[in-house]
Amino acid sequence: MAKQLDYHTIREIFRRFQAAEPEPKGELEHVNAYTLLVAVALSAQATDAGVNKATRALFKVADTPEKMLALGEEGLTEHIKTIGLFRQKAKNVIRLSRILVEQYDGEVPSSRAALQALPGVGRKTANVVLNMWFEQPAQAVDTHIFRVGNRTGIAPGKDVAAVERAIEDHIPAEFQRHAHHWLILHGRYICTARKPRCGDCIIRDLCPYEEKTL
DNA sequence: ATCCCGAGGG
DNA sequence: CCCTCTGGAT
Repeated sequence: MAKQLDYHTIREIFRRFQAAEPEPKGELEHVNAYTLLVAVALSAQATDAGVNKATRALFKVADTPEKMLALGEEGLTEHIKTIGLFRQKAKNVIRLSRILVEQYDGEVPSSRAALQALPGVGRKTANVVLNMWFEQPAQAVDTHIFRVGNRTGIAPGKDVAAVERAIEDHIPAEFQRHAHHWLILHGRYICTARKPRCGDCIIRDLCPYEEKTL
């Protein structure tokens, strides 16, 4: 866990991220709030690419909670068999869809409490939906952000909650909105878990991480 | 702390 | 082979 970087260094880092990618976007495919929620729930411990491959066909059949219930747990399971943890996820998505229909008129609720009360939806998933769909200043900390935050010192912390706080406390307000995707994309393509591509990193000179292989 | 759990990469 | 992937519930 690196030491917390100072304000000026962090500002410079995000200026570079912004210059390289002015409008960073997530890579999870979705067509509405419901499909975003489902896609994020399915993405736990799975790659976006793998989730997209399954949801491309799934969302043609079921892009609303009503249609998902019509498809049923068996049908849903067939669509997401290629995704890890598929049995639990299928069960959760069906139960969650039932709650949306029965309690929210088929809509996706916009409060963190309501989102997190849904089965299979924890703080991280709720934060992604709040940030991406409802445009609220919520910082979801996933495996990439946890790793990048700690390696670089942008947002170090011993657990997810500490990293989330560090992001809110140390990333300048002007960069908060897109910080989530900048950090994720950086973690996915450059600051990878096993063999980081420090040679291609645009913030290498500002990073304390020592394993500068390749 | 442990379980869930398939695909892809190295 | 082993590790990692936008975690959540128990």
